[in-house]
Amino acid sequence: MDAVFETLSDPGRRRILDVLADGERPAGDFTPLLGISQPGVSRHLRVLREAGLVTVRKDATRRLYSLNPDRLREIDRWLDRYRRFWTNHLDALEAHLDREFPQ
Amino acid sequence: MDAVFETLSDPGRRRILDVLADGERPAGDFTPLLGISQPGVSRHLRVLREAGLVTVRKDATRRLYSLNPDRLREIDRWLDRYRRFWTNHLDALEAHLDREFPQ
DNA sequence: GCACTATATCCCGCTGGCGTTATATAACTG
DNA sequence: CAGTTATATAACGCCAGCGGGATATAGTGC
Repeated sequence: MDAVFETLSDPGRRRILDVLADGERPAGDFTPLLGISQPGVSRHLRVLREAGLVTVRKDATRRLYSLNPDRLREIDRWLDRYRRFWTNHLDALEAHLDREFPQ
Repeated sequence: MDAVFETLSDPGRRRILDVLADGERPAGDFTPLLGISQPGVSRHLRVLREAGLVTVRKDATRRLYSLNPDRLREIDRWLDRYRRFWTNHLDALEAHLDREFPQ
């Protein structure tokens, strides 16, 4: 949980996640996106991996990265504590039930 | 937005927010909570203020801090992009419409 | 005005994170 | 197997952020 917030504190890593929201991508795609060196990108991907925010699979020489939504969902649950400040009580109930009885 | 994630990356600042979720508190309450020096706490409160996550009002010599949910709501909206990964499609549609046509 | 309390700011030392270049690893290709 | 591509790791410099102690500020009450 802690690691998730720390990981998201970097704008570049958030951009990577935004791209991955549309589907899996090879590591190389992120170098032009972030405008930093390839090792720099590789490092960000490592941080994202270690935080559990992404997963990787091999495809020949490439590494295809995918989003792992579980960790982001933790943030969603963390927000539950505050959500009552901007939703009405019915919405809050609905969110609660959603978590108690998924599907 | 960037500032919000950076601000939340510190565990101590998240603890402060958690406490403020239950209501306004004087700055002094956070020193025993975080177990760091008073100036250290004051600095964290400054960061939270500058990120717009909290507001302050004076009460004699004390400063009473309150949660400002607006910034946290931005995170909730940021999550919209990913929420489809853990909610059913109907919920996602609902969230989308909610943003397109508020109220 | 003076003591006292609560909080903020200043200044400094240290550590951790980010970026870079150079190098290693791994898989494909002829 | 030599060359090439894709990605990761290593080693290093730099700066931002955190923490602490000392000090400033502001408000209260006598």
